[in-house]
Amino acid sequence: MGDISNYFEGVTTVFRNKDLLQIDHVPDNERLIIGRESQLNALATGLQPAVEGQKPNNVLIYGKTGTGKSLCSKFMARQLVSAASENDVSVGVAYVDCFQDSTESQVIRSLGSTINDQEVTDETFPASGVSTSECYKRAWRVMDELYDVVVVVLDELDKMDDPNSALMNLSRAAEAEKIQSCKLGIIGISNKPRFKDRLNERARSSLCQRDFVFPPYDADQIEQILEARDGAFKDDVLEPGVIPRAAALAAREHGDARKAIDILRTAGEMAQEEQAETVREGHVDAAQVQTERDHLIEVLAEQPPHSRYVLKSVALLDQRMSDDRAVKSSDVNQLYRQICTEQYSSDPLSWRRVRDLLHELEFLEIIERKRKGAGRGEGGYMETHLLDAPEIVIDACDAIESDAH
DNA sequence: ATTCCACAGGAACACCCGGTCA
DNA sequence: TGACCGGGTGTTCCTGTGGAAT
Repeated sequence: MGDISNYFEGVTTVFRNKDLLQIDHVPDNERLIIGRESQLNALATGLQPAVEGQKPNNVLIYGKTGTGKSLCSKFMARQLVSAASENDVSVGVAYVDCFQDSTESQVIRSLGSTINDQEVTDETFPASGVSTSECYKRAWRVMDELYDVVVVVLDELDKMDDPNSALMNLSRAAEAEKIQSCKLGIIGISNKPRFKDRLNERARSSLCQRDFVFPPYDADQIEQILEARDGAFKDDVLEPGVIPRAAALAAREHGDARKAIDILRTAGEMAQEEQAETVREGHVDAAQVQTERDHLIEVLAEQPPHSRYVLKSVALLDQRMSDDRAVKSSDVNQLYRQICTEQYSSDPLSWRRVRDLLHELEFLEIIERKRKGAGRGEGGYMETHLLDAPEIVIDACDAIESDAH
């Protein structure tokens, strides 16, 4: 390790084109999208009018994480832009991740700034300082000025605080004469099939003109997906069992192709790090643990410190509980208060706030909760379960804490 | 079917920060 | 500059509720 050149010699042992394994990589050839022919056709039918400059249908897509919803939407939006440009129709696509931009205000600002061209329109979409309604007006002006058709992709729509208002404003833009010449189409993407229930009648009827489901991939399809991207690696670097192993691990959950790709990429990185000639099955298993940990760290790093203390309390309790006994949130609070003073020498937050943090951790899909009633005179409580192994959770919490200091 | 309780979670508010715009 | 604006953290006060025991 003393020799600087060693750092770079290692870089090319395993990978040829690692970009193919980035999760947001959108293939440019539809043959590389596995098992989604009917979904692609359905999307294309919905968007078809936009090619002629007409208003595309609004579409709602359901499907669990890693079933190709975003990939297919991005791919089809890209096809649409090029097909329309042959007819001299200018199509703008705005992809908004509602997990990151979870309020109506953030969504409209994000949407505005992606379709905007400030040099032409002289509009800006600052994160604060301007009211939401002013941002809508600016967005309408940008649309009319720059595009014949705009397609808004609202990914992770179920993660929005209040999807109704934004959906109403967007879907009714034309009827309310907010936009004159430009046509606006919405592609909504949701992880939860029950999402429709949260919508009011107007939002539902306008968004759900067409809706369809992306089913989970089976292990065979995930294998094909990984094989379709094996150009990321040099020839003969992947040992025979590697792709099936990664596919099996991902399929065990619920057919999450994103996870499979993550695992495969990480396995490659680990092989490379130890200067191995090939990627072995052992790398895949280690990569699975690593990706779980990385994901936790990434999510938790953005949470307030006390959220991590609360989570660590959950993990510690989960660890010391005998298998079938569930963790109660009041127990979590007790341990949390103890940890705060003993380990972090910081004042514990109110019980109410702790419940909010638990709610947030549930939203982030780190824990799962279920409400229970304990019986007459015993009150009700909330059962909390970790979604990952407690050791990994504790490790991730500690890693962030020691990283910060 | 009713009763009971501790806990769940909604509402309102206070405070701070970083930003815009006339 | 000072009036707005959105958003995050955190509090207090309060009403809603699951389900075993009655």
